[in-house]
Amino acid sequence: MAEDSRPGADASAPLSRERVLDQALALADAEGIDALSMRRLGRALGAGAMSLYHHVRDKDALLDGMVDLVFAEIHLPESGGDWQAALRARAVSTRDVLARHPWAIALMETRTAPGPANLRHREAVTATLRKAGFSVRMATHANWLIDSYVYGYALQRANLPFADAEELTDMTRDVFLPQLPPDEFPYLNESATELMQSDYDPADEFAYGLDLILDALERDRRAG
Amino acid sequence: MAEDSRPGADASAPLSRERVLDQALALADAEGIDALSMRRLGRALGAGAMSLYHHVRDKDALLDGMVDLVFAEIHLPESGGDWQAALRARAVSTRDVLARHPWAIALMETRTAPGPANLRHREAVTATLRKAGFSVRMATHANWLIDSYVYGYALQRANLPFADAEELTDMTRDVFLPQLPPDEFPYLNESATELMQSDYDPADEFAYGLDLILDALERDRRAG
DNA sequence: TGTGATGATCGTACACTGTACGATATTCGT
DNA sequence: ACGAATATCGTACAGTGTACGATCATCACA
Repeated sequence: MAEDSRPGADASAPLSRERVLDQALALADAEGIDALSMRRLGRALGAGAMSLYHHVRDKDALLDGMVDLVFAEIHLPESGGDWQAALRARAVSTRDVLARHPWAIALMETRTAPGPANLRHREAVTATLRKAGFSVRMATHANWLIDSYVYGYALQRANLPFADAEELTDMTRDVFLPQLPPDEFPYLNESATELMQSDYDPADEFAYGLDLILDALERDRRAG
Repeated sequence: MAEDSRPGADASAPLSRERVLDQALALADAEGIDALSMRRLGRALGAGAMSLYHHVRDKDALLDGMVDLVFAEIHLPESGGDWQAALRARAVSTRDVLARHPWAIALMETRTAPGPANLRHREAVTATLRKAGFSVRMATHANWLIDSYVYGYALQRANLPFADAEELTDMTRDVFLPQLPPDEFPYLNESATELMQSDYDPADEFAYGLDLILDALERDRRAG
């Protein structure tokens, strides 16, 4: 199954930090972060559990490496164009990557040391903002604001029990609404019924908030 | 130590779901979520590990209950005033509560079923927005946007390795800057040095983003 | 007052976890 | 060719969640 789901995986190839991290990522994606144990990871690589410790100091170090691998998947903002377009593209890329690796969101929390891929992104985003005319302080504000929004969106998105607009409609009708007494939750009832009847798609939420934030930042930039 | 740190804790009192959840919260706050095992929690309550299972179905159900307890600590928005003030106060309360229980942020991710306290909040916030004149769709946008920002901010904040502005200055000088080669990270160097010399306090970041978002929402509301 | 039922408590056991330790095997520099 | 470094891995230990069954206290009703 996930034991060698990576294209070009070869259980007999020699172990290496890269192979260990790649396989760990594949395992976490396929079966969830809880399924990632050292024994299981070793088995997936055709090796014993303890062999992994020659390429990774700890399980904690393994998780750090995995998080940085995820960061490396995010597209860096293109330099030299419209700053809003560049940062919008990066935010969308971040959202997509975190949707592919939802376990990484919760994992980011406890690892305090940013990896190299993380640092490269911070540098690139800060460069984009500074070149667009933001002051150092404003660029810091923008960094916090955009990242908070993107991570928070990914976090909320990751624990929704439905995947698309159709599933949302079904679940609203069959699960959510029956659990919401109309006298206790009148507004949630109103929202649920109205959104169910229109063509509401929660996938559109991300763009709304992102554009609102980017526009407001541009206004602040022009105001100095 | 944390075994009976709650005021009024009495290890000989009979077990109850409430006592179990309270003690679990105290343990997670005091020693981190990893220290919360059924055996340890039982010991803290003067009981065996298996006794807990008469008041809680699972460890998962225990975590669900803990998350909802955290939600219950957040102040509901006051009804009947300025919607921006009401939602700002709620956002600040959320940030404070999540700073007190940082383990809850990552925990929210996997639990898909919202607890009663969570639902009460969604209802109250939606009510505030609708009464202020937001359409159902706009209120949904606002809900997603504000929650994303607050959760994302809490997530970022939780894995900062410093607590206040002074510690930030110290760590920037002693740890961050030495790790950032100026030719590879010119903009991060610029930011770090400039912020270190000014009276920058990361605690102010939350207010900046929050007010930006609330103002932009108000603009959209007036535009219809 | 006895008696059966119900619910709470908990000891034991099982399969699993991360990883310290030490024994082996393999590779490399000289 | 030979010592040293590097990689592999078996075993063991303390800890995890929880299934199972035994014990005990409490209470409703005869």
